[in-house]
Amino acid sequence: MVGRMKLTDLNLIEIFQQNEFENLVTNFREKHFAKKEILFMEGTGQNLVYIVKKGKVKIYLTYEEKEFTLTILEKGDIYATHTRGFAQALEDCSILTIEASEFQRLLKEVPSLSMVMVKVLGDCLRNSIDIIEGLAFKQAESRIAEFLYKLTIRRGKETNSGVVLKLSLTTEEIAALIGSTRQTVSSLINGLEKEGIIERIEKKNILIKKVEKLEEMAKGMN
Amino acid sequence: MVGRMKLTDLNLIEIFQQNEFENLVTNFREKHFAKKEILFMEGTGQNLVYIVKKGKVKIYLTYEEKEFTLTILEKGDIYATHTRGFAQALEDCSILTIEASEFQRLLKEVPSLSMVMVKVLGDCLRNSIDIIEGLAFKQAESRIAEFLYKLTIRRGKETNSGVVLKLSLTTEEIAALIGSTRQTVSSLINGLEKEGIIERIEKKNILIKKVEKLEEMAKGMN
DNA sequence: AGGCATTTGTCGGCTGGTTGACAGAAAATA
DNA sequence: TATTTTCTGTCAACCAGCCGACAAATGCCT
Repeated sequence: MVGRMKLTDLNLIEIFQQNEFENLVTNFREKHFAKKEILFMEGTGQNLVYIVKKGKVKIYLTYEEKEFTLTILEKGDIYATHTRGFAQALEDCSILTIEASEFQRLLKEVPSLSMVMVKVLGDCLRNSIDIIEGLAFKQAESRIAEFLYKLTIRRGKETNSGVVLKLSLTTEEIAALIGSTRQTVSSLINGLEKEGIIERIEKKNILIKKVEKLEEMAKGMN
Repeated sequence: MVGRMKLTDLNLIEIFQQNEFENLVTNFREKHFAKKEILFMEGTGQNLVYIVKKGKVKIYLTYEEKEFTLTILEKGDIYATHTRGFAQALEDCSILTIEASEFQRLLKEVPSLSMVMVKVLGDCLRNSIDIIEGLAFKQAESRIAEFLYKLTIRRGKETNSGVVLKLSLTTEEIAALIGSTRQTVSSLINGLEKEGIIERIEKKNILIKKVEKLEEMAKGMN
């Protein structure tokens, strides 16, 4: 889902509805998780593959009360417990699961499925390298700008007053996504508002007033 | 090759020598690159897949004279130009290349090959998440400790005076691998020596005196 | 409406790490 | 061997961003 942190842009659910994959879904088991529930934790032996059917799931790393959000999965996204990270439901959700070993069997039986997987993993890899780039080279301000910019491109709604972005994340959640702290994000975002680049409007919505400016900042040339 | 930054631990060269892949190699073209030569740059349209047959290749990101090394490929490692990053030969090397489109054709024809690719990409992904974890949570000192620790485990040679590590990297190259600067790495490593954890012996070789201590520091609990 | 919990803004103080600069050591080259 | 290049160590100055703390604002529940 969320801007630069998106792990893949293939929608597995849609793919599975295609001709050749038609009865593939029958191999999966549907599970439901309530908001805030943990879907899986890193390092617990069980190897499962998850496909999000409904809802949002946060994939994150933790370390001594700190948290870094790798991505937020949405409908059609896939993740496997043996990759790395923890998963938590951000809202009530339905998940299709399958044993990793079983999934591997499917991979063997349906060659084109593993081509899909190659694509999925390639996307994941490219995106995680984007994250590395941000952390290694860019300042918090650029990372926020990049985060907002990508979200704007993907989700921004054109209105008569400008591009509006519905941002259903707390300051702290944004901090976890860009690898910073609540306080820093707070003042940086306020800074953007003072510069007239964005403007908060009612209820977690922000109006992006200067998209180009955001884009430029995202590149990190300060 | 290099500790934590290793992208994959499958040796493609060996795999290709197996029965079922026997004549796969014939699809590749062998190229040679001299030390310091650039194999490919990010964003140049051409899509190639590279397999290292001989030598070492640095995969890195750059940004305004800065550099971050994602990994150093060795014999049997694979990389694709469309993933991300630049590639430079660290020593003279032989590379097997193939057009990405051609490679995709092979993937279709040889299903078990794409299973190998799923494994390779999975490894890459897991490793890049390790890098993210280091950058997001750990201090430079822990990252160096981790770097040395992993290298010790993989490459350290037991001798009568302790575990010896041949480190053919400059301070600056280490800095690029852990995401820091020459100066910081220099003083941190000297610190490790003063604490009696490591000891430089002749010619880029270091003696690891307290492996457990390194391991502990690598976890980042300061 | 009232009360509790979560979220946000904003301070200073502190610090890890970068930057630049320079000298000495080591290695490569002639 | 001499000379140039690369590499290493070590300073002091500076700063982005973290941390803790507190107050205000907002949202949520009964």
